[in-house]
Amino acid sequence: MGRAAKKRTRKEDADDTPAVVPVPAPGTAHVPAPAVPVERFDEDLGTQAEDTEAEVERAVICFGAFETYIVGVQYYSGTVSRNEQVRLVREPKNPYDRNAIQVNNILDIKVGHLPREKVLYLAPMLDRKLVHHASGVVTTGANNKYSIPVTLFLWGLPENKEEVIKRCRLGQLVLGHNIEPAARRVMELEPVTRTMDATEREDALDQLFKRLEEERQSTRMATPSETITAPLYPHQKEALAWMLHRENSNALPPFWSHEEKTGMYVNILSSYKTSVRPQVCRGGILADDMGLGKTLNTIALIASNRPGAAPPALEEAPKNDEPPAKKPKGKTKGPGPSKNAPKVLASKQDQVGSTSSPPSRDGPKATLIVCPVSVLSNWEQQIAEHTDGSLSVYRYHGASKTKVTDELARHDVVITTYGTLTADKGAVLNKVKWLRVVLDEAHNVKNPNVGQSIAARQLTAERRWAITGTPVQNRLNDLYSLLAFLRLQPLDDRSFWTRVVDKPVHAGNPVGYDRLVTLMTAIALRRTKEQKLKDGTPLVRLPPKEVLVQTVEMGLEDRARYSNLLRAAQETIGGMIEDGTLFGNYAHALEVILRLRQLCCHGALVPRGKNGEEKPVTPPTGEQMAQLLTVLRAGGLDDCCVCLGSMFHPVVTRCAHVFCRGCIVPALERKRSCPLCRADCEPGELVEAPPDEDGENGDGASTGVQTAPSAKTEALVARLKTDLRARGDGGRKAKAVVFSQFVTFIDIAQKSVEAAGFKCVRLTGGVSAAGREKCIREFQSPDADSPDVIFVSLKAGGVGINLTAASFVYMLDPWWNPATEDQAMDRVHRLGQDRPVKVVRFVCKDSIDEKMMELQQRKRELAKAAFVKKTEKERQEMRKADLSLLLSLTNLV
DNA sequence: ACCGCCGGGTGCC
DNA sequence: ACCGCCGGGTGCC
Repeated sequence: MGRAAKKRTRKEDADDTPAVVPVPAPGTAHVPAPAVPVERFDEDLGTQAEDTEAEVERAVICFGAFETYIVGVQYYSGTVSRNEQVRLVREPKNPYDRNAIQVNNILDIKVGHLPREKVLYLAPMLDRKLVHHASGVVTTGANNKYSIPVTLFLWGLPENKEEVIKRCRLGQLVLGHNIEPAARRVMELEPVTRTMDATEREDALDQLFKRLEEERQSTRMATPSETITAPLYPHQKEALAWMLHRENSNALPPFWSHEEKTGMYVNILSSYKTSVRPQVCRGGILADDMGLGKTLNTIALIASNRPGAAPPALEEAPKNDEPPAKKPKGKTKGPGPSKNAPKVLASKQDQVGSTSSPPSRDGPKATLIVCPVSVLSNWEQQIAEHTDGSLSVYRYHGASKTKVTDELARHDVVITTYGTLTADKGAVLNKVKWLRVVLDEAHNVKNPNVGQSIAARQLTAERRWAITGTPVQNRLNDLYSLLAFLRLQPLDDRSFWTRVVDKPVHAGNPVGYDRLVTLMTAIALRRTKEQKLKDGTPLVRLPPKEVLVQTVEMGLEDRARYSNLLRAAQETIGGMIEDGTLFGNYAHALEVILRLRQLCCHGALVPRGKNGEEKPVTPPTGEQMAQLLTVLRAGGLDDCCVCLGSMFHPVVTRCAHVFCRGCIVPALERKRSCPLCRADCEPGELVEAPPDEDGENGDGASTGVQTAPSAKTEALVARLKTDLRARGDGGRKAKAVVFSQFVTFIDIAQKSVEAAGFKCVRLTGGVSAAGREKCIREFQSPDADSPDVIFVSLKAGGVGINLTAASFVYMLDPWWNPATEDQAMDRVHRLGQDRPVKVVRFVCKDSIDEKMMELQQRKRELAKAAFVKKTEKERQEMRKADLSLLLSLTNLV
């Protein structure tokens, strides 16, 4: 019988359906929910799927290991070293065997395959996610010519263990735990010798990044090419030097060392040895705080590191951050004497034993910048403003896009958006060989399994940069996405990253933190605005900012309505808190709060007659939905309790809880109940708020009819009269930005201000991208007939908007989240502002406005403890406390 | 000899 | 591959 079977030809083998694949007994196979079909979501919504995947990664356990071989090694170029990990990659399209699993080394170079009879059992388990992933360790025979022994470790969720063991037995795969110690060590299965407790762990992460920020102070500086017309701050010159170094240095990437004796390169995380020098990682992460001038810095890099031109000189003797390479014999060691005679990078680096490769004259020339739509024109403006026009810029966005790759490659800079990149699907942008690719606001690329990040990864570029103003340390997971984009091998492999960094950090294993430090020191630069230069001066010197609170007395009629509404609310909501029904009736509470806040602004914002009446405490009704949508449209409420971030594409559940769409949908796909109250909930029933309607008061408030002044509008006009007219400032106009979160209130206030003789423009959510640009340009203009006042709805005034022509900021109503207010003020008080800035926050006396301010203070304190993971219970308590505070239930006004 | 045995050709999936 | 396996050549002692 053996003979007959063996006589089958290859062809027959190829078509051989694996009929013997074990089929699970009904009900025994626990297959986790399939990966979330994230394509359905819009561009920024990959986060939740990504987090879910990270969670699963952390939950998987090792089922055991078995011995087998890597076969067919003679056909492939990939090599393995002793005690090195290998990656297994399913190859379902293999023409000889649909169960094929290829074995790659840590640099993802193909080494061989797993034997056919083993994959017959293993592949289906991987495909059904019974085995979450498998990885191998080579301990012996690494140099074999034809096949290499390998220990395969199977990992998966605990609930699948039994099934996997059963199937392995069927396939003669003897899953054991008596694994060779060497292999165990490589897999880091050894118990952690020292773990940190929760507080220690928070401290460690916190300290780690502080340390990075501080240690980064003593770097070199570089003066940009003279095509940059703007002067650079010292910290920007430091960043430029660092970026030039990151791009041009041929130093080994992090975690690689060079063995003098053997001449081999060794990866200290994986034991991988190779005689081929690992690919240099040109680029990195620029994660400076907002307002430190990352955009200008990047432009300076683009202008200064051009093909065929010598990169700029270094101005200061650096602290040597090269690996301690041997000094060429006969030369003096210190680069010190060259202080007054700056040398180009190349010669400097030769001194420390590392060479430099500036962009080649014959290589690609174009830099691709990928950014959110909102900052697209900011890039264009800054390039126009800060360079002498010698950079040719092409905007690859919207209707007028060339399909000719050569056309793109001819420019110095091509600017596009994440949306365009994703939609491009490799048609044009992937075909160009870029000199460098810059991802601006790189935290937008979160999920390596979703469109845009895949697209970003696939771009062909010599140099790669991730620019982000959001500190990456808050979410380790986001960091992984950036590494994947930077192609930092081998950490760009998710399972490798999880094992080597993510898991140890989450387990409190100091090894994980050490690795993070090494990694971040090597490839990331982050400074904060609070940081000081070595001589003690701050990084950026901004004119002073004065923030004061102006208390306003509500008008008599508004006050009466306010009191009635508050009294009713205190009764109903106090009752709900007491009997625990609040969280089914969150909507009601939120509407009351919204109405109170609106009354503080202007009575016309609140429709008469239907307020203050008690709402019945009932299961979800259409009315409740309507309430919630009202609140949603008025712009945001709490942070989403799934991602703990601010609401993005908020949706409402049947039980009247609000989440980001991208957060709740994957959660419901796993378990069809509300994460907050566990009520049944189908993804199909989610009610969506209209996208960024921004403060529109969607319930028929009488806009435009009653424009009688309110206390706040009167106070605003009075302020403008004294502030703007008082300050002549050498012929320059004094201008003001007025923020409110209620567009309807902006309508009313704008009329009053115009009536007082001020020229106004407005920037609210409804305005198109082109309209916004025009509006900002008009306002920023120094012309005598340019606008005096710009009204901005809080959410429309997001990052990237530059309103530095103003030196007065008026906040008409306090916002729930202090960070949002800070961000708004930063539109004015930022790089480019050369006058003192005065911020006035209008607050109604004895009202919810004051409570909002208290709440802000609380939030500020809470933000400091952001690393503390809160339980659902704790978060619920917090929200309850927030509501109580707002409605003065704890200390009645 | 519709076998056994020999020795050359060959080799992942 | 210093293997296993395949298939052609071959055939008493």
